[in-house]
This record gives sequence, C-alpha cells and structure tokens, in this order.
Amino acid sequence: MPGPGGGRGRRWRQRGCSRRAVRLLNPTLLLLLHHGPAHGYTLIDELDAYGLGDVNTSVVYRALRDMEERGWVASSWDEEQTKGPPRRVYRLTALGDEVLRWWTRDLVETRQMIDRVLETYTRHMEEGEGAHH
Amino acid sequence: MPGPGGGRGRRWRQRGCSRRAVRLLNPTLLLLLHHGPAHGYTLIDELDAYGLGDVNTSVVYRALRDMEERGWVASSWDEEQTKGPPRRVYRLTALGDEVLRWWTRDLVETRQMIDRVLETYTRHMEEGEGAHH
DNA sequence: CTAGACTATTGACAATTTGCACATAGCGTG
DNA sequence: CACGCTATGTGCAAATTGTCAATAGTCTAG
Repeated sequence: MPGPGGGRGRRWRQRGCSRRAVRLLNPTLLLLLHHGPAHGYTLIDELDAYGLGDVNTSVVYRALRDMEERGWVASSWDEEQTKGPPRRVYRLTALGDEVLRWWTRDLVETRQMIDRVLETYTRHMEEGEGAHH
Repeated sequence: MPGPGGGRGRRWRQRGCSRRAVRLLNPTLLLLLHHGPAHGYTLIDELDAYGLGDVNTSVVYRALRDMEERGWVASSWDEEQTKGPPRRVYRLTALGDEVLRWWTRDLVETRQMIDRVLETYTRHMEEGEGAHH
C-alpha cells in the first residue's frame, strides 16, 4: 500500500483521483456537450459515469467558464426557472467540436504511451522475475 | 488544427506533450529503473522511446531527486568516471518496486477512463452524425 | 596552457494549475 | 423569516511545471 506522503508535495494524491482526473475533465465536458446542451449542474452529475465524480464543483464551473473564454462552448441563461436560481445552459460551438476531435486524437496518443509502459512492465515480469536491483 | 491560445493559461500546450507527459514521467522512470540501475543522463535518453523525449532535463533530475526523498529510488555516486563530472547512479528500492506495481494499476484505471471517453465519442459519431447543438 | 565543446547535475524563480472554503442567490416550506 | 436545497461564482493558498542559467569535470585543438 504505497501511500507515500513525505517530502515535496505531500498529499500528492489525497483521495480519489484528482490530478489525473482534472486532465480528463475538459475533454469529458466537451464530450458531454457534444451529446447536447446542458446545465453545469447536470454535467457535474454526468461526470460521475466517467470516473470524475469526485471533482470539486468549483473546478467544473471554472473549467466551463474557461472553455467559454476560449470559444469552445457558449452559454446562455435558461429561461424556464424550475427551482433555484437561473441556470446557465452550455452548448458546444463549432470550434469546440474541432477541439474535441483534436482532443480525441490526443487521448489516443496518451493511451498508446500508457500501453507502452504497461507492456514493458508486463514483459519485465514475464522475463527475469526480479533479476534486477 | 485547434491551437487556441487565448484566455487563461495561454500557451497551454506549447510544443511536444509536456503536461500530459509529466504525468507519465515518474512511472516511466520507475519502470526504467525496474530494468536496472542507471544514470540520470542515461534515463533521459531512454525516455525518448516512451514519447517523453521532450521533457526538460531539469524536470527529470528533479523528479529523480523527489523520488529519492520519498524513498522510491536510491542513488550513489558512480566510482568509475569516464568523461564529465561524477554521475549519480539511481536504483529502485523495494518501496519503489511497490510503488511501481501500484502505479501500473493506476495507469490501467486511467486507460479505462480514456477508453470510456473514446468509446462514447465513437458512438456519437456512429449514431446521429451531428444531430446535436 | 587555455579556450572552447561536450557531458552531467543542480538551483532559483516565474508562471500555471489545483484544492478548498466560503459567498451569493432564488425558491419552497413551516 | 429562518432554514434548507439547488446552482453558480470568487478568492486565495498550495502544489506543480517550465525555463534559464550556474556549476563542474574532462577532452581536444591550437
């Protein structure tokens, strides 16, 4: 159970995934909006299905606003107010669609890098089982 | 070719992979050391084969020192000095071996998360090809 | 011998990202 | 109106990452 927490940057992975998760947050949000427009709150719920359920809500809202600044998504205030304050509706822009396409290629690359590491590790274990250090 | 650089955090991915890469740096270094002891400089060369060739050397050395602080690796000065200043030899510790094992599990999880995103994206494209936004 | 060029490693600091605690705000209810 | 719930937003400390330059040994050319 390596939970090494000493030294520089302790609590480097306090609970849940956090840092790994944040890397996947933006592409996942774009993906969800690729399905159709949605409120921030709705998106936060849906993130759970992608293993991003423990991402802080502030982080999600901030990501959405940042993506809007970049023109990947656009938002407007929802007219029909059911309960609670007015909600923003986010939708994907044409640019956001392009970015998502680009990002999927990036994810494929990342997956290949991960695979390479995992393959090498497996090979190490098959060959000399501990003939090192 | 989405190279959106405006807004918060411009030059968010200047060239090469960088931010994605750094996430894979530590596990990859542990993996390389799992093969056997090595110098920092050697490791930097080998990283290239894992798509981490553009990681700054300072970043690699820092990662090694951090991992040493945490007890995942241990280092000693190389006796035989061929050319250049004395070199450190890093080797994996027992704890580092455990951490590597833990990290491979983590990478498998990350891979699954990526797969999920990619699968959903593919499904979107197969079904209503652009029946959104 | 001495001025580069190359091999290795380290240090310091700016820029960016992330976590977290709290602020705001509308609506329903007793 | 005092709460509790739904939504969103702000501010700031802490952690991570990028970049540049410094140090240091060894070798080779002239």
